[in-house]
Amino acid sequence: MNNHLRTLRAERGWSQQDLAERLDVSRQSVNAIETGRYDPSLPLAFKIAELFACAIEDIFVSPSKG
Amino acid sequence: MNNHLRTLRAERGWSQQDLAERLDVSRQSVNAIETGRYDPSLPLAFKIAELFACAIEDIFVSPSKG
DNA sequence: TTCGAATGTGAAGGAGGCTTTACATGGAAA
DNA sequence: TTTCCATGTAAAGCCTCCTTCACATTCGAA
Repeated sequence: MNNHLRTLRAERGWSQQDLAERLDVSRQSVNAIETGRYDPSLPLAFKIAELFACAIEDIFVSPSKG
Repeated sequence: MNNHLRTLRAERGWSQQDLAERLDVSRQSVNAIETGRYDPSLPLAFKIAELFACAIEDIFVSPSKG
């Protein structure tokens, strides 16, 4: 599933490590999500959306909408 | 994580089996999500939101918002 | 009462999310 | 060049998601 995490993070000038700490996950998890190696769990997706103050749908692109 | 899946399903008069078929998952998965035994994956959450034509946030309640 | 549909749950197994540890690369700065 | 930071990725392990098969309960209809 595609996502705009890297863009949002870069807009704020955060490193993957910075973001990981704000989300309370490992840097590797942030990296894996950004590089599309796997999708976050739903609770983590909520946390990400809340951190960036937007909807989950604004960050993650539904597979059906390519 | 709380959700309104059972309500949405009931509003449409669908059985868990009906919903499972529309989502292409097992009836047990629908039951487990409705009864709160586990949260759906993000892709499945998207599929559910699309089926009910609303946002993920309208169906699933963020842990941080009780 | 008997039947069938709907729901809840358990066990076991496969796939995926997330962790820690660890190593490699690239680029910017000293 | 050397150092340091940011990033990418691999391995092993644990937990969660989702499956199938199976069984129990409840309830309404026949």
